Amino acid sequence: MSRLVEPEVSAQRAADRLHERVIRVTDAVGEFIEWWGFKSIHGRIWAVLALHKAPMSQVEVARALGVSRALVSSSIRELEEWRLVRPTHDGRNAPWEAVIDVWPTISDVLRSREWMMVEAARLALESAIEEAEIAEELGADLAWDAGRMRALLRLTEAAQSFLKILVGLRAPRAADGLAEWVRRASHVFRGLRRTER
Amino acid sequence: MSRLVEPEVSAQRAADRLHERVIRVTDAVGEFIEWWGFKSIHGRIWAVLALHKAPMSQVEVARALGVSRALVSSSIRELEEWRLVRPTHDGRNAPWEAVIDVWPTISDVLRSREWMMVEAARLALESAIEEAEIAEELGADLAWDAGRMRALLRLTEAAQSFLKILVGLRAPRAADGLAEWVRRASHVFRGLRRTER
DNA sequence: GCAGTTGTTCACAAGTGCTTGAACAACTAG
DNA sequence: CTAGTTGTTCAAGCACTTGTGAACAACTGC
Repeated sequence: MSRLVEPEVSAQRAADRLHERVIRVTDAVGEFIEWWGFKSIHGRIWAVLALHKAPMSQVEVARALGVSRALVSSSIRELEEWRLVRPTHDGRNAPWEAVIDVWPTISDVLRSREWMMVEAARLALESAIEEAEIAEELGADLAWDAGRMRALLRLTEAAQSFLKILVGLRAPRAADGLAEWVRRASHVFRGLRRTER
Repeated sequence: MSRLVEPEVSAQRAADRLHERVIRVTDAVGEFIEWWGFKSIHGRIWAVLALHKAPMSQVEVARALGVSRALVSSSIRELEEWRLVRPTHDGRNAPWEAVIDVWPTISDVLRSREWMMVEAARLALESAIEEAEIAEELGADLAWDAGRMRALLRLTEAAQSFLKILVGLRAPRAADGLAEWVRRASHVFRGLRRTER
């Protein structure tokens, strides 16, 4: 009973415990990513690939996360479209690895998703303001506040300027590039605050 | 047939068209807000209150948006908890108005929601790193990359510094306050870039 | 060629979240 | 007091999302 545990056994136990804690990390990444409008599974797969020393096959990913191969297959294809994972070489059964530099993807999302959202609001506001001015000329007493619409319009324009700057912020490593970014960003920030009452 | 349309009739038509375009604005705000993890209905209600000249009762809001009173009731209570709408005075049937300055709410969301997400990931990473070091000492050959874990840990720490700065950015109206924010933000940005490979 | 493995596709089960209608409570005007 | 209006609550319906199992296709090593 007092005999020491064999080394390889305790090493195996430690590896098991580590695996369990890695899965907790992937869950945390999944929850975080879910809040940002993506699916939890995308964050979990990216994280497990990012933390694994060697590239992994889809079967290995499915086993590590405890999900079906079907889910891994479709999720990896979406991650590949966003350039967040990539096969290590050409061919059908190439193992996958995570792309660690996620900034290009964030930048793309801001460019497409956020820009379209703000642009839709901006166009709707422009259209409503135009109609409000026509109605006012016709002497209708309006329930809607054209001044507030114009304030929100300015807000969308300021948000678009801000997005443009963020998206252009590809690699502000150099101090002068950062200073230029900061100069323009502060200008936009002042514009944003002005639109509040 | 050549008689002119009566003025009050065309004015009424213009008011109807305006109402329709206002609803398009509220839909755009709803979609935007939905991408940020909130419900579309919250954005629509806030927008309709923000664009209406006078405060509105729940029934008016429900009619304007074409949804049930039940939905307006529960949604307005949640918006009130987040301080995005408020009753114009005390009492049960006080009409509601939108709070236009949304920055305090954004700040709160960053403080609670985002902070907790990053903190959960940070703790999971710390725990995994600890276990990886134990396992390495026991001579296990690990599939997981402790160096990558440490890089992600630094990323979470940098993200928390950045969040702290954003949350502290209450009202950077004064030029010197903004300069200080910019100084610290640029420092954090450099830290963020360093953690990438 | 053949057995075994890996990746893909799709119909469907399980779960979740949004919205409604109906019943009820609180208030207001006559 | 009564009738009508407004806000609240909740069970239920509905749509949507996530994840699975099974069948199939593509490839590998023998």
